[in-house]
Amino acid sequence: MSKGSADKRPTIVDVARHAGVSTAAASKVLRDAYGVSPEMKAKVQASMKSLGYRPLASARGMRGRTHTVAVVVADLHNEFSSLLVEGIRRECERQKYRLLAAPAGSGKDAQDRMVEDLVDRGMDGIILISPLGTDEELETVAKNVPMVVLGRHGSSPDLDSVAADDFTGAGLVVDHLVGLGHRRIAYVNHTTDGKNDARLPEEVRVRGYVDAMIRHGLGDGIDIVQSQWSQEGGEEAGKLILSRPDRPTAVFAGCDVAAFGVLTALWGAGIRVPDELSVAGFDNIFTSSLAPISMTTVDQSGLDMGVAAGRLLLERVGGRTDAVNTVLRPTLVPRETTAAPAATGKVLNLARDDA
Amino acid sequence: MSKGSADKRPTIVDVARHAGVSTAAASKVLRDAYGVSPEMKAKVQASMKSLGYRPLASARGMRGRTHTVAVVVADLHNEFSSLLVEGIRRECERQKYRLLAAPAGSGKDAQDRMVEDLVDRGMDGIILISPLGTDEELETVAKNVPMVVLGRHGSSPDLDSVAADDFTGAGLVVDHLVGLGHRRIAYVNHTTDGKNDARLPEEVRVRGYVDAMIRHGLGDGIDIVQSQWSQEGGEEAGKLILSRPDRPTAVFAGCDVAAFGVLTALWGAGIRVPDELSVAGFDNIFTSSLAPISMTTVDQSGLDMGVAAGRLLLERVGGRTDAVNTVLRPTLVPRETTAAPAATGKVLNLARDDA
DNA sequence: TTTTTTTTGTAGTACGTTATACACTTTCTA
DNA sequence: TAGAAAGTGTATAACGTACTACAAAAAAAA
Repeated sequence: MSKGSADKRPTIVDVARHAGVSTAAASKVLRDAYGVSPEMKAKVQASMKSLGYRPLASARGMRGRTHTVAVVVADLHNEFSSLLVEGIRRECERQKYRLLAAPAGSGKDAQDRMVEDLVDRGMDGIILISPLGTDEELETVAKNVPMVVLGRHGSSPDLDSVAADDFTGAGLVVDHLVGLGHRRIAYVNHTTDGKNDARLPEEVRVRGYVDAMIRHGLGDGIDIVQSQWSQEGGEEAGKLILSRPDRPTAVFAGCDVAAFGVLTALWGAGIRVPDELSVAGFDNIFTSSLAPISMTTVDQSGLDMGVAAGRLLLERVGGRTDAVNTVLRPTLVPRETTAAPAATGKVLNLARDDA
Repeated sequence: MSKGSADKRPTIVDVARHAGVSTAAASKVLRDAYGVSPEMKAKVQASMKSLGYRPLASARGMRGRTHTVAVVVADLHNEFSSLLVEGIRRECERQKYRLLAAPAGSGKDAQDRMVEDLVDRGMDGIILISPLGTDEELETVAKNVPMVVLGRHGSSPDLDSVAADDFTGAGLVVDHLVGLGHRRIAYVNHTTDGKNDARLPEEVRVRGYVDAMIRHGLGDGIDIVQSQWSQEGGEEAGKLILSRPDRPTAVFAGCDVAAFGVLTALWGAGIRVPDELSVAGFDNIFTSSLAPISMTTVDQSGLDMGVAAGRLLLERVGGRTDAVNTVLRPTLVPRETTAAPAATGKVLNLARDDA
């Protein structure tokens, strides 16, 4: 109708015929493989352009590469995840690869199924964001397809990893709060039903918190609230903390979204932040920076992490076999939800200002 | 090594041999096609399970369907986009289809390339979120692959669409503000360099604003600020509005993220919201609901829109050929960034209000 | 020269699946 | 009870690309 595009998609055979060469030769040009003369290359490329040829990934996938990689992400709502995806995307684009984001939904089963489905769909490589499950399970998959895990610590011979130094990052927050004068600092942890190992960021962060508390001689004040790292989970944790007789002076949530939940609980109860209670998060998602929230948090530069993960994955697709584990340094972003604890109740502001 | 997974992936031929039937029969069972007896079906399915067979999408794609659809999204950071994606995902999951999100990056060229690449990768259908470009361009693609556009109005015979009634939605905000007593209401519009047609949501919304203003007899007060629907664009618009001598009493930004930008500008200038200036957005993204922001906005129920788009797409994949255009009713979500204009507060308000 | 190596190009098959065409049964219809 | 229709299973040709062999030609070494 319109032009001819509806007619029939040109194949590599059409290209070969048009250029007057064999399909094998055309394929070589397409793949930039060994054994083509400059003239032939020019001739074939001209034919490709003239016919508007585009290789069909499905067909390529049956014998070679699809030039496509995927990142499995549990929840696209998470702003931090989308930052990571953007970083990966940029690196892939630079290397002429396509990135597809695979929203798996929550739960280990859903994620496992997604990974299988991606392998079925011929992905050349897969990046996982904070995957659940054991190292063995991950390794089994990684033996069959190039794989990089993001946000999960540790290493396997067949698996690259990129993570922030969550241990240090959690320590930064505790240092900051202690520096402000806090001694009773509660931590909102992420707990799952499954048997999660020590490599998950939530596990590393809670260890960082515990370690820092002990380092400051506050081992007695260690106060871990088990919850979920979601808005709802944070809200529950906040309510729980408020309901206790021995209320801490600061709450450190291991994830910004959960910290928002804590804040929501505090606002709902009429508690003033940071006058009556300091709150800090972790991730530095965009919303944290908005003026009326302006939350103290830890930045892990998701964009850089994404780029690093993309690069590692494409290296592996290209043939690298030894494992690389990258750890990026997080930085503290002090804002306005943390301040010195109120010293004397109502007159609290006096105590704070000269701190 | 570990189990046999590294050995060789079982194919449909292996399944057929194991079950003692032909590959054609096994394929029929796999596709749930006509012409298989219950016993054969059970037998083949048992073999599939026993061998751990998984069909290879690349191979399927060469003759039939890949059971995969994609949604092209310019920017995953946009919370509203991820809501749409989640809706689509749920519907796809329900129908045993896989959804992949394709982050195209900004710009029309990037989006066009992504669509082509997705077709190359054998997607059974494609959903576009607020696509740029003309109707003709979209139709050309839609002739070759089932396609649904999300957030763009209008219709083509080969194209389904799902959109909120942006015209009514914009009117709801104006009604609300006028009901509060506002008469000078500025609108922050989204303008692009390209030749965009009237079907884009931004075009429809601005028309809705204009129409509602006229309807309320406020045609003289129509005040459209050209900007970009981003945090930065909103901030610039906010500063611009503040710099003007004849300041409006309310600002309506056509998108929540832009409204955040406006708010940021106001906060930065020490303007109190809504005491000195009311602000409203459009989209009702999650952040708008957070207590310290609590922004008046319009909800388009992105989840429902996503589900609807997913359903339409899969119907088309299934063979429907007549176009369906769905319009969902948006609702006003009044919150705390809008209030009656200050009547007697500051001295300056006197002069302004009776204007 | 002749032999060996390198370069350049081609034939032809494999990849895993779908789907068309057909043969053989069984069940309905008249 | 013949004939038609419906049900059940198989053989086999695509689908578009990659790649292993191998042949032919050109270049280098002897």
